[in-house]
Amino acid sequence: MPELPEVETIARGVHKRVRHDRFLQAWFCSLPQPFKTPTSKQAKALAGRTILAVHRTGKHIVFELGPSEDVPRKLAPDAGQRAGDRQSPDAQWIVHLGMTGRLLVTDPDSPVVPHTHARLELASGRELRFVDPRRFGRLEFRELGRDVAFVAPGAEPLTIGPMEFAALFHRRHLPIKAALLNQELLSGVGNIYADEGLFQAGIRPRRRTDRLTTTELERLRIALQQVLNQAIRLGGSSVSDYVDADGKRGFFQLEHCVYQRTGEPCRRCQTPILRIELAGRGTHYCPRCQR
DNA sequence: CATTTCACCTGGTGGC
DNA sequence: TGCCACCAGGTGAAAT
Repeated sequence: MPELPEVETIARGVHKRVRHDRFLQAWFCSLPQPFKTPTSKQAKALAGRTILAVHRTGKHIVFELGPSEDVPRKLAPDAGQRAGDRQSPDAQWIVHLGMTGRLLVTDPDSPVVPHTHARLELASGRELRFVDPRRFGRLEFRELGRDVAFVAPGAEPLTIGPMEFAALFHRRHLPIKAALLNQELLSGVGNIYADEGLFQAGIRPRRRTDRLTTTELERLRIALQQVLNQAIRLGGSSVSDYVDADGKRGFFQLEHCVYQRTGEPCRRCQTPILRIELAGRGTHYCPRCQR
């Protein structure tokens, strides 16, 4: 379900709600799929840890965690006042939502919906839940010092500059849509925002990356950033059941120009939107506005 | 090596 | 109502 704007919305929401909170006990169901770290290890490792911050990188949500409270802290004479904020994390919990994953902060006695794979009791009395019907999501625990800190595989689409962006695609030889979906190039763009970005840039999805001009690539970079930023402002796209940490839907789906608008008139020129299959994904574009 | 296809899952929708 | 084919926000492994 979630691409960069949805993941950003969820990460911000979760951050606001659970920062400075603490994990108590964790329950993980035994289905093997969503757990990169074995469930028992993960539950044990998370228990007692302070949540310093929650943020997004690419399509991943990263929880920066402090040590368990019951482990006596090695002084830290400096820091003085805002110890909690300045404290550097010594572990991370990395959540990838896959297609249908959700992270919810709930009341402990709110009904447990089907496909709830993780329940994390919080010191504040609430619960953080991970729900994922298709089980494409992934949960991973990293102990910093033993494991390396998480780094997104590709460049950050919101901040990448013109040169780096052009270089990234110019040396490839595949359809631009396929390149946009490759997380090792850009981290965070998925099927919706690839289609919407290409529409705004006026580029056909099948155009090969190495045949795009520098001008076209720059148009694409700007278009992608505008689309992603506007989507973040609107809380993401709720295509079917996407909801943020509060259970609220986003509104960017109302702004879609091509995604899942097959046969409907183009918002700019009234030509019916086409749907093709590319890189194994449904791909939507306007044959007149996009060249 | 780069690029493409497919498998991994469950659920919703629309046609018959 | 039931059955079935098809579609879905993602990704990594296997095939080409």
